[in-house]
This record gives sequence, C-alpha cells and structure tokens, in this order.
Amino acid sequence: MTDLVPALQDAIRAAVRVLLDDPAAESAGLDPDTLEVGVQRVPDDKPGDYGSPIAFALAKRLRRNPAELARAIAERLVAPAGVARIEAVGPYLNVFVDPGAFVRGVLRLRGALAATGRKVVIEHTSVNPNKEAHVGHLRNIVLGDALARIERAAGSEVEVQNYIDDTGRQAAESLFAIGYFDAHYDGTSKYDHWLGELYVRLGQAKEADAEAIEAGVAHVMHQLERGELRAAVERIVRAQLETCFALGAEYDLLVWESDVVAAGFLQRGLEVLEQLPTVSRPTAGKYAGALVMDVSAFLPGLEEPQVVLVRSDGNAMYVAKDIGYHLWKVGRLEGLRYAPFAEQPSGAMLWTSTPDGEPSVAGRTFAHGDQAVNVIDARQAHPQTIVRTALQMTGGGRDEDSLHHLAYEVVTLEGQAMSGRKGLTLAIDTVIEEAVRRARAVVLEKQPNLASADAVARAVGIGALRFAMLKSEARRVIDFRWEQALSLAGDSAPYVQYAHARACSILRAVAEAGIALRGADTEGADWSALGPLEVRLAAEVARLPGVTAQAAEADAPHVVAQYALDLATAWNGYYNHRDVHGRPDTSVLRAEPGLREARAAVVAGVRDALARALGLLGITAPEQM
RNA sequence: GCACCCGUAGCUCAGUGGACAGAGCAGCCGCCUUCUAAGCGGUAGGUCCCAGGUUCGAAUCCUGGCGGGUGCGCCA
Repeated sequence: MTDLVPALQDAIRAAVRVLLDDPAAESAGLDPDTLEVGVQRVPDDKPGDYGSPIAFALAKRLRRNPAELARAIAERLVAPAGVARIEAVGPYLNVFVDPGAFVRGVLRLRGALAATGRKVVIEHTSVNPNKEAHVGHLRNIVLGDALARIERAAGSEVEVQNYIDDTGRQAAESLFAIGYFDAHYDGTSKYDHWLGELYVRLGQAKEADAEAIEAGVAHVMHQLERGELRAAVERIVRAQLETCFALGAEYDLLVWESDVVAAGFLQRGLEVLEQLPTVSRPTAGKYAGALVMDVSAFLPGLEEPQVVLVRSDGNAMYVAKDIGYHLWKVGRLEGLRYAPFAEQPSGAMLWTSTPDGEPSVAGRTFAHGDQAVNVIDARQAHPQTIVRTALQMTGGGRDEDSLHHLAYEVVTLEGQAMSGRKGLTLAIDTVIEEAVRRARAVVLEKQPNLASADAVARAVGIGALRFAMLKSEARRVIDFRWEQALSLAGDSAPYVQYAHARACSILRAVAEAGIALRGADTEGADWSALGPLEVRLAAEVARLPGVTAQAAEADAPHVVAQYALDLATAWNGYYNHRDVHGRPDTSVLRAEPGLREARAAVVAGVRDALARALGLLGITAPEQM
C-alpha cells in the first residue's frame, strides 16, 4: 500500500464527487478535485484512528448541516486498503483502520522518497579562514549538514559547497600576525586555535601600533588577492575541516573566493547586470561614478532602493561578487577549475576549486543547481535578498525560486553575544571534547562492560550537541548553556538513541529465538492479533515520509528532530505499556506465537524509522548504550 | 524613522485554520524477581503579549498597538 493519508484523501474526494453528482444535491459549483481534504490523527480519547473535518468546509458551501453531510459522505466512501470502516462522528469523518492490514502497510513504506529530478546546491559552513570555528558556526554546520541529508532523502540531488573567503581582511590579519609576532607553530594546540590567538593578540596590538599593522595587513591582502598565500590559507582550512568532520559534516566542493574572482564571475556578472534597465551609472548626485542597481520593483517599500554594485573608486562591492558566484551556482556562468582536496571520513572525495585544476571532472557536474540554499545567519538577510533579487531580475522570471536563505539566529553564550575579535568565544573543538567526556562518564556508569564505550560516547556526546542545535526552529535565538546543550535526558538525541538501542536489544533477542524478520512478510506472524497499541505505534512510524518531505520543503530540520522525539516517545510508551491490572502487555518475546512474530516486525519497523530519522539529522544510532 | 524576526506553563520550546493547547527541565507522588529505569505512569502548573477583524471554527490568517531582538554604509 502507499501512504494511508493520501489514499484516504483520494477516497474522501471520490465520495464527495459521488455526493455532488447526485442531481438532488446543489453542488454550488464545487469541484472536488480542488478540494483540500484534511486528514489527521484522531485525539486519543476520540473514536477511530484518523479523521477528517471535511464536512465543515462543504457545509458552508452547500448550506447543509455538517453532521448530516459527514454521514452522507461516509455512506458513499469506498474504504482504501488497511481501513476497516469509516463513519461519521458528529461532524467529523472518522476512520477505523484494520490493525493487521494497517501495520503491514506501514511496514511496506520505504524511507527514501521518489527522485525529484532537481538539484539543490547547499552552501554552509563558510567559516572565515583565520581562526577556529566557534559554537555560532556549530549551528550553521549542523543545520546545513542536516538539510543536505534531508533534501537527499526527499529525492533531490544535493551538492554541498563550502565557500572559502580567502581574500578577506580577517584571513589577512591572522596571516600577518604570524610574521608580526615572529610566531612559530609548535603543534601543542590545533593550528586554527593557535592562529586565532594571534588574531586576537593583533587586535590588541593595534592600539599601540595601528599604522604599521594597517600597512602590513593591506600588503597581505594584496598577496591574498594574487593567490600567493594559497598554501597558508589551505593549512587553516584543513584544520577547520577536522572540526567539521568530527561533527559528521562533509562537503562536495570548496569554492575559493579568489577563484571566483579569477574565473571572471564578478566581471561577467556585472556585464549581465549592466544590461538591466534597473542598473545604471549616475553621472551626478549621491552615486556619481558608481554602478548602482534599483531593486524597488522587487523590494517595494525600501527607503533607499539603490544598491551600490561598484564603488566610484572602481572597487566592486562584496554583494557584486556574491551575485557572480550565484549566477554560477544556478548554471548561468561557467569557468571554475577543480581538483581533489581531501578524502573525507566516509571515503567520499572533497573537491576544491583551484586555478591549476581541470575544467571538468569525470562523472560529476558541479553547480547547475535548480535551486541554491544558503545557510547564513539572519543578520545577512538584506544582502541575501539583494542577491536573490539580482537572480530574478537577470533570469527573465524563470528563477523566482532559485535562491533560498536558511536564516538562522545567533547563538549567544550564557546570554552574551560572542565576538571573535575580542576572543569572547567558545570553540567547537572545546565543546565536542566536553560533550564526549560527559557522555563517556554516563556510559561507563550505565554500561560498565560495554565494549564499544568510546564509540558510543562519541555518538551520544556529539549527537546531543547536534540535536540541541536542531530541535528548535532556526529563527529562534539559542543561548548556549552546557547543561542544556549536553543534556543526555529529556528532549535530546540520547533519548532517541536510547529508544533505538532498546529496540535493537529486543531484536537481538528475537534473532536468538530464531525468528527471521521480513517486514510485512515475516513468516509465522499473526497480524490479526495486533491491536490499537500497535496501530498507534505504527501510525507514528508512518509519518516519516511526510515529515521528510515537509522538512525539505520548508528548509526546516527541526521538523525531523521533533518527529524523532515523537516517535521515540510513542515507542517508549508502547514498551512500558501495562494492562488494567498493571501488568506489562506489550512484550514481544513473551507473547504467544504469531503475535510474537508480528510484534517483532513492528519493533523492527520502529527501529528502522528511528535510525532513519536520526540519520536525517546526522546523528548516529548506536545498537547498544 | 523604516523593514524583518520573536512573544504559548516558573524556565527552554513544539504546535502545515479543525476535536478539551502539548513536551522537556524544575516541583511533588509512584514504577526495576518485567525483552535496556539514559525509561515509564500520575500530579500540579495557561488571559497562547493586548485589542479589534475574517471564519461554521483562530495559538495559527488580517489590521492596529505593546514588549524584546536584528538589519538598514560607495564595510565584508
């Protein structure tokens, strides 16, 4: 069977059509095909499993009593597979599933959705290459990585890009600081941390020696623009990537700003823009000598509709570079060269743009996205809107939806804003270390004999961290607090991981008992022995495909995180369920043959769904903990 | 000043216009001779910021306030 909910929607729509075709009915020009049929789970204390308030909507249009309409629709309904009966409960249409058929249907659902044929280019991380990544970046990396996994599961081809701003002032300052302080890396701390300290020191030194430092940094910036310090920047990038890999994030391509400029994307982008009637070069007034773009047609109500693309001194603004880069992302410019950069922990190759690389790579096509999604903090909303507007204006209307900005709010530190310049930060590496340390202590306490204690501690510690960054909406400010971010109980990754491990434990015992699981076709299973408890659990499992699609559509990983909690809660509730006498009544192994096999298959379905949901969030699911 | 985001239990947050608004944490009371107690059950805790409006129906949509955050540079 396919997903039950769409099947129900179709069935209800069909019944409505029959109802309206009745000559006695006044259809009031109602077209059942365009009717939005809501189908949702029924509250626990109401009869049935799924329900629809469709009669309300019709009652208004047909000017008939909703309860009466619900009855009329119910009479004309042909129940889809897995449904025992559908009846009117007051004005609601309530669906009673057949437990056995429903559960088997759920067990046949597949996790991956049908291919969309679309390519999504996701940019995330993009940390300035001048210091170690901090917990603000953590949110970016984890959000972007989770979104990439979700989009893939939702059927899109995904390319993850990490933009390296190697011509910026921040990189220049850090690199200049090495020579300025005559510092020598001795390997006692991670390279990016060492450099970050020099960067902060340089900031302080400016108070006494501003002029010399300014001149020196300007010199380094020119070297960077000419690509002379590529190796030095690469060293920083590699150190930062270690942190990303430890979090479980991987990439397809590094895109270096110097390469974007060298490929002429800035110039060619400007040439495209100059064709627009909204782009001009005023000879008088406030913007004399500059190249400006009027965005008021796309962004009404702006106080200042002119955006400067090229300054009157001839230097391009950052947003102009960004527009060129994005024209390439969606396949409207070509010209980068590529080379392998590193083999990542999963074994997948990370590629990089580079001046002396190959113009094409066998078996892959970079960029050419049908859509670009940028994971960038919410303060960049204005420039992101300008880039999107530029794509729209130059795209002749066909790229309206080509750029999404996944805007996430800042992470504060115990209520305080972080500042890299002031050194007021908390490094991701530090947090990972602490998270794993705490997790290990708990693992050793709960499971002293666990052989995989180290691996579990990493999975749990890092999982907790990732989950803390993902469980709320991106537009909510996160105040980073240790107890909350590293919590191993309650609404957390370990809660879900534990539920998964618990299911695995049962399934190990099931295997030892000689029961071979084959999902809906499990031998010896008596599906008719299943009841409402299994239905409730399976209904939760059945939500996964819809949740995946919704999270992808809305660029909202938190939808998956919330679902993972719901599923784990449903499973824990089932596992601990007791009958009216207070005795456990959901045991798998102690159930009579037939029911035992059917329940085991359900548990396997739950285990798989939990693992998949965690996988969408980039969180590993240990089999024991 | 203008624009965007947020306002739901003591705290942190879920809640694609539908059935009495839900979790976690903190509090209180229980549950391991039961397949993993990192768990489960119970209890207590709400003017869903306020006021209007749309709707059969609003935490959800619209308007106007109030409170908080952010952004508005020929910076990146």
